[in-house]
Amino acid sequence: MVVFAGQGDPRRSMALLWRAGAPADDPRPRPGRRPGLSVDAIVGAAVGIADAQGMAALSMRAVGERLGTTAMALYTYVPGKSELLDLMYDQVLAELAERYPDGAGWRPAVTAWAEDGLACYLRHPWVLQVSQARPVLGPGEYRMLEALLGALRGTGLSGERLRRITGTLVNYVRGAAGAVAETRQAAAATGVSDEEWWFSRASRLAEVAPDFTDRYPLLGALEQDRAASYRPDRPGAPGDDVPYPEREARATFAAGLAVLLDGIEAAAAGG
Amino acid sequence: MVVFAGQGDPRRSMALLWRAGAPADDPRPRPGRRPGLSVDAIVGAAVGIADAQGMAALSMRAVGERLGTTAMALYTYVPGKSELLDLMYDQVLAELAERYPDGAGWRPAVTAWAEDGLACYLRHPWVLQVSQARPVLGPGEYRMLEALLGALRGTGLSGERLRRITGTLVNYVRGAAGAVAETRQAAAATGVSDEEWWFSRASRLAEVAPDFTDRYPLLGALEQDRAASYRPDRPGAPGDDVPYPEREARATFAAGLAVLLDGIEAAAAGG
DNA sequence: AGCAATACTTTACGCCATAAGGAGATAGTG
DNA sequence: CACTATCTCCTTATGGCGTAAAGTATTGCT
Repeated sequence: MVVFAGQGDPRRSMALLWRAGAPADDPRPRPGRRPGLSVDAIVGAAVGIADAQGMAALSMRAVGERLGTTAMALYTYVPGKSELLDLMYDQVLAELAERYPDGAGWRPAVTAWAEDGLACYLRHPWVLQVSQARPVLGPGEYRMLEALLGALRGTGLSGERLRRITGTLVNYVRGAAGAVAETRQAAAATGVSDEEWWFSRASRLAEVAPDFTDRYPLLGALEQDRAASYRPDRPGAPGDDVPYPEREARATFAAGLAVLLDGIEAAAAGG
Repeated sequence: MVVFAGQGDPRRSMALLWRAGAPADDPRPRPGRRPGLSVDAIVGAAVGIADAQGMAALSMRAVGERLGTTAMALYTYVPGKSELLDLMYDQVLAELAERYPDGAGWRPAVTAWAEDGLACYLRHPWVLQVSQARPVLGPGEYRMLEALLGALRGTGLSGERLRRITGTLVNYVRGAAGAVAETRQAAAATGVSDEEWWFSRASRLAEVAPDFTDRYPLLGALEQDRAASYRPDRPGAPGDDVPYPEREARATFAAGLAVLLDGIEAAAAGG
């Protein structure tokens, strides 16, 4: 099943994201029943559901239930589900560090930023679906960008070049996170371990497309090489707790990042 | 609104993707009413709806209606909506070229591959939501990968290094496409032109977060630089028909791709 | 003609987001 | 105290969704 985002009034949505005009700004006692919930509590409950049971299980009813109320009670705090998704996205990004010290140079700092971003996306894979649906422009997102700019300061880049490179890094981390998340989703969907699913892939393809290696010779060769290089029980190698397909995706992430950083280094040096 | 994919029996889904066991494989006359539809017709109608009205408008009822039948008629050809989404995704990727001639070198070939991929994602932006939800493993996806491997042949890379680099390029194009798609979505959601939306962003933020430049000094400086470099009516520059925010996102795509290709070139030369 | 297989329709169920309106709580004001 | 405005939260209802179940119509084989 697939979820996609409609959209509400962007003005209202932005005010919520930045918690502007919240009652806490003016805490004089006001008439009416005291609020039993809060935006933060709702967003927290929603993130909890999405993390634990996936986006498909996230309904206004479910969020209400988790908070001991009904779905309609949420509408006092949040205009609709679409805005709630924006808030969830932005709250998750706020988990990331505010700055990455570049005492050891910008390269480790940027690498740490990218790895934290990947880990965050993987803790909350549903985020990839929200963010690619439309821009959110909340404080969490800007915080993440600011942290990246801080890490990149050592490069001496500025202006257009810096803009392009930050954008590229953001794009790359998101794309790579999608690839890693897919390796998990595949297994989760079938109830089979990641590793089993991955290795049954080849036989599935052989059943259904017996001419695979004829149609895709280069891919076939590459796959053969991959299978040959697989060492299931390398003893105590770092990351052995991670199942193989994800280990592969993570290695790709790291390799691609290194290539990008090489390119950035050249750009920084070349003026 | 957000759409997300649940999942069906992967075996059935793969068979459909590869059109294995289709009645066309054994065209002997069989009892029963003649089929009035086909998988291809259904997928085509569904892609048409998603392209024109977005993922939110894609319902089994809508697809049936477009084909002059009911929603339930589709279930003869397709097990459910989830599998239909997989088929849509794979059909869209099949639009891409099968090979990219590298007569002028591998670099233009890979660049053409990446640009075609970006364009394809932008013709069908809903694809990004499907693909990041879970792996599909259809012929279209493999065809795209095979084309990339063909374009990369001139690098002389092989084995693990080649695997990592193809993965990185795929990740990058997908991530960048998400960023470009967002610039469009933002405008579409509000009914305002891309350009207007983009330039109202700053004032929106100022309303809602007056302390923006204090909280995000580096970002604020970068944004100021961007605004200063904006020349709305450069005469006849290539791509002037594209609205500004998208032009910016495309420029980021091109710059990031160039950095990646530099890195690949170094890897190819370095052995 | 009868049978079995296939395509398609109708109906119905249980979800979903959310509009509308009402009930209960809380404050300020006489 | 009552009165009223305001706010929270509930109940109910609407129109959509995916799809299960069961029925009908069409076709070819015997």
